[in-house]
Amino acid sequence: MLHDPAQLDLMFQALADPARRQMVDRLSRGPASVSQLAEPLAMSLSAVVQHLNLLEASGLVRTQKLGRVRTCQIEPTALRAAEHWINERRLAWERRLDRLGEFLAETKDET
Amino acid sequence: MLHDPAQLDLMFQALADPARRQMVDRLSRGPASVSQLAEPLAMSLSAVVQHLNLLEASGLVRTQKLGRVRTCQIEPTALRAAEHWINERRLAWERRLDRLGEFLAETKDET
DNA sequence: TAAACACTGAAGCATTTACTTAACTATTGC
DNA sequence: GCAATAGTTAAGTAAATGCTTCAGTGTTTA
Repeated sequence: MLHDPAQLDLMFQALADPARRQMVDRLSRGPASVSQLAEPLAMSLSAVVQHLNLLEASGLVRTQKLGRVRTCQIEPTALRAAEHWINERRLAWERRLDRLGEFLAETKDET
Repeated sequence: MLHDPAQLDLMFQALADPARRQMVDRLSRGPASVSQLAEPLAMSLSAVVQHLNLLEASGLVRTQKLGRVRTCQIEPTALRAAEHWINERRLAWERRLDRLGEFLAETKDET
């Protein structure tokens, strides 16, 4: 579920926008309401709600409404999935470099 | 340079597209030419070049041309930067949860 | 030297994105 | 109950994205 390409699309796409990254950054310091998320952003509340809906659809943020205020939280599982995708590719590359280095060292010995 | 928001925009945006992620995935297994990158993708070579240019602009991929073939490689530093941004936010959130847990445990003791 | 190869670049086009404004629906406080 | 608060929804728009095709440019190879 977390490794399905469509979900990764949504997550990376969500993170590609500076306003949405700013929202995630704010949420990493604790839960916040929609208005609190909107406060530092130079755009209408409506625009913020649209960004928030994207973040929620991507799984990066979870929200719940109590009375008239919607409280938003980070969903660390989704962050971990994005992190993991990048990490696997980077490690694959680095392991390859290591093997290449060993191979070169060995063939040097053999001359 | 690696933490500048514009660069992060480019990196996450680059990773948001499934074709580009597939290209990164391919490159994580070793260098490839443009045609080799294009081969599994259901689109014109020209489209692949456009994706590749984005990947290069984002810093995720480095390329060099020898004769008529452009060889592409992963740039692990950039991958690490994206990874790092996510990781910091996730850890901030998880540390916050830990502190909250400790606080709750302590106040329970005190009753 | 001619043909095949490996790209490259520009133009065009349909779709998606990131907003805006305006009208609306619930809650909450007085 | 009435006003203020907190958020939602719809419609519209300008710009960006992800392609396409077509017409190139160098570089090998026969």
